[in-house]
Amino acid sequence: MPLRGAECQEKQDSKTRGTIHKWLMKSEPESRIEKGVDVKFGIEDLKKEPDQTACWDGVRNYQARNFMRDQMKNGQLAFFYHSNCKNPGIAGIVEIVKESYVDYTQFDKADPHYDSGAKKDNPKWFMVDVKFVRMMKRFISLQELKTLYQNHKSSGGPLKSIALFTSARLSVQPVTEDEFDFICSLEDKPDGDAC
DNA sequence: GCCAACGTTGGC
DNA sequence: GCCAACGTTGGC
Repeated sequence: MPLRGAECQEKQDSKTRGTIHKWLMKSEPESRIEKGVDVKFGIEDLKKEPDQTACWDGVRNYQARNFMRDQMKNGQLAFFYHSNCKNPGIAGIVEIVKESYVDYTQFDKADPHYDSGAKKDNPKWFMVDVKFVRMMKRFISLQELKTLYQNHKSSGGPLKSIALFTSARLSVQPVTEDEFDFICSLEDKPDGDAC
């Protein structure tokens, strides 16, 4: 059945506006002490939070902040990526459940991400809330994604310009619909099969 | 623990 | 506004 008017229009609009609907957000699942505080926060930690929801605080990069502040909307999905750990890769999927608001940790001297340059009447940093949706059916490792990325660069496949490698240091990054769908399709294949 | 890549800072 | 020095990220 064809899409009804409103649904169809919505899809058209989002395409022509170039709105980003999907994201990848990095977090560290292994303990690491930064200014005396353990910054560990893996997907298992998110699952243990009340309502399986947590604020995404501590982002201190302007590009990443701008994505969160200006483009993240309730209901959008993001890959939860495990970084700076023994086995980096995509662990699961989360949903944006609260849009941009002030990241209070910028004013907290005890917080590892305290920013002495941030003023209460003119905050610099913002965060969103994310809620656990599901684990990936299988962990999608960085190694697998990298092999695919390299293949797709020559073949023109869906991961040919994925930000995970073209903007490797961005901790909050956009994911295209094609990239998102392709990565989800990997879940049903044995590890390495798609390479 | 190393270090390449890259973002930020600050002198000029 | 350039760019060298410095700091951080994050894979390996």
